[in-house]
Amino acid sequence: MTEAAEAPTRRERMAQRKRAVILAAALDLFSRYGVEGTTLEAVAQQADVSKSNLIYYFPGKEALYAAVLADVLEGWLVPLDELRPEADPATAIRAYIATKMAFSRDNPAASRLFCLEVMQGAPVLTGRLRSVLRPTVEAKAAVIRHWIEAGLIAPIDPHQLIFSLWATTQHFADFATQIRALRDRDLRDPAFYEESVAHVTELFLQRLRPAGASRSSR
Amino acid sequence: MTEAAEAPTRRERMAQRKRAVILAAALDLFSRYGVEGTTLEAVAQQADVSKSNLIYYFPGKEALYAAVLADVLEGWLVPLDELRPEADPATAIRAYIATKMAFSRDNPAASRLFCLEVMQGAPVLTGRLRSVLRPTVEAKAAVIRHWIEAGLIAPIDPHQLIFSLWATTQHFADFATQIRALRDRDLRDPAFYEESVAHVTELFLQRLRPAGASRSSR
DNA sequence: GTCTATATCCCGATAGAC
DNA sequence: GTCTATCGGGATATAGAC
Repeated sequence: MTEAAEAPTRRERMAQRKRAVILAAALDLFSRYGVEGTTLEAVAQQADVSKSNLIYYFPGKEALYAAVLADVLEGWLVPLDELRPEADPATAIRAYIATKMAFSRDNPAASRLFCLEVMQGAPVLTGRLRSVLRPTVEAKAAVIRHWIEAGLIAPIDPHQLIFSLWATTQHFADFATQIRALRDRDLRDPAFYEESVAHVTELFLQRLRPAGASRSSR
Repeated sequence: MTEAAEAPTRRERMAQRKRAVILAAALDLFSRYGVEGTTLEAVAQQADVSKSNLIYYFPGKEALYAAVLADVLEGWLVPLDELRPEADPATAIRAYIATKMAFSRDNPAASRLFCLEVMQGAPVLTGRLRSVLRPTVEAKAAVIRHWIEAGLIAPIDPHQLIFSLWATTQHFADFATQIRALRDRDLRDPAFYEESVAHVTELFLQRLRPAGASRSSR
């Protein structure tokens, strides 16, 4: 017989790969047209499966959306790892901005879908925002507070700092269309990418420089 | 006969008022559920008119959406007026941030709908972004360049500065749900509003302080 | 200008053969 | 696991009376 008890890895790997293809298609379309603006037919077509087959893998549109969002949030959290208490603050902030800007460049659809979900009241994600994002943010706020108390950076509201970092870096993904309309450029242009990273970095390092330090950031 | 050639102002004023009520309802619902996620029935109900009557005023959903967006963009442009060449840069930046933050507080739905439209590729607004927003931004970039050349502020990329200002101020409207999930506060809380304005202002004034100036911003 | 009734279409989901 | 066929619901938009 073809199916034994041991390890159907071959078939399972195929299934996992198919799931990934479907999730990628769904992310792309959801982020561009919204969840309600996207039909399962379109997702199926872009993922190169039949609509019924799509529904076999994800039992309904809501389930598909939830699965996509779970993936998105996971990747969205990664950059925060850069803010470690033992690191040099300036280096850590630089690394954080670089990582987040790279995320905006490489995963604009993920950034947009996250923005969409939050803007609409985070119907699916509210729970996780409170249960996983909130504790993470509190931990990072503590790191920032520690840096302030050690005199390594100027006094600042840690939460406000985090919000501003998010805002400035994600803007390049979420408002890419507007930036293109105004400047005909986006982060995929290496020169514009470098210029943008440098700008955001400078903005925050100037603000965080402790009282006694000299002006230039490099 | 009841209809004469002179001035049916009474009836016209009623009609204008009704249009405004419909537009307000549409803005609220579109911004919360997306355009595709909003039914004309729901708009009609919230505006307290019948669905057929709604369609009488706006011939189709697309037309309604376009009308709402036109209103939104108009209000969205106003704060930029604060950046006048003859003004003191620090005062002008302060005023700009204050105006934009007040807009985020008082018109969060407008901010979100604008964000939604842009994120989805600005299908309706691209033309206007290029034809009206772009020239306005160029004019304001020239003002900033003028300030730099006069030695009134530190050197900075004018467009990047504008993008960062937009990003940080609009974040409070577009990501209000996230901020509430993390901090249980929003801009309608006066203390949080003041704290947020102060934070954003400080962030930019530190960056823009010319080389010779002292550190404190007030 | 405002209403009721309805035409028309499309989408999500199911049933069931293979 | 994958397919075809189809049901059932719901939303936009129109027709036409008042």
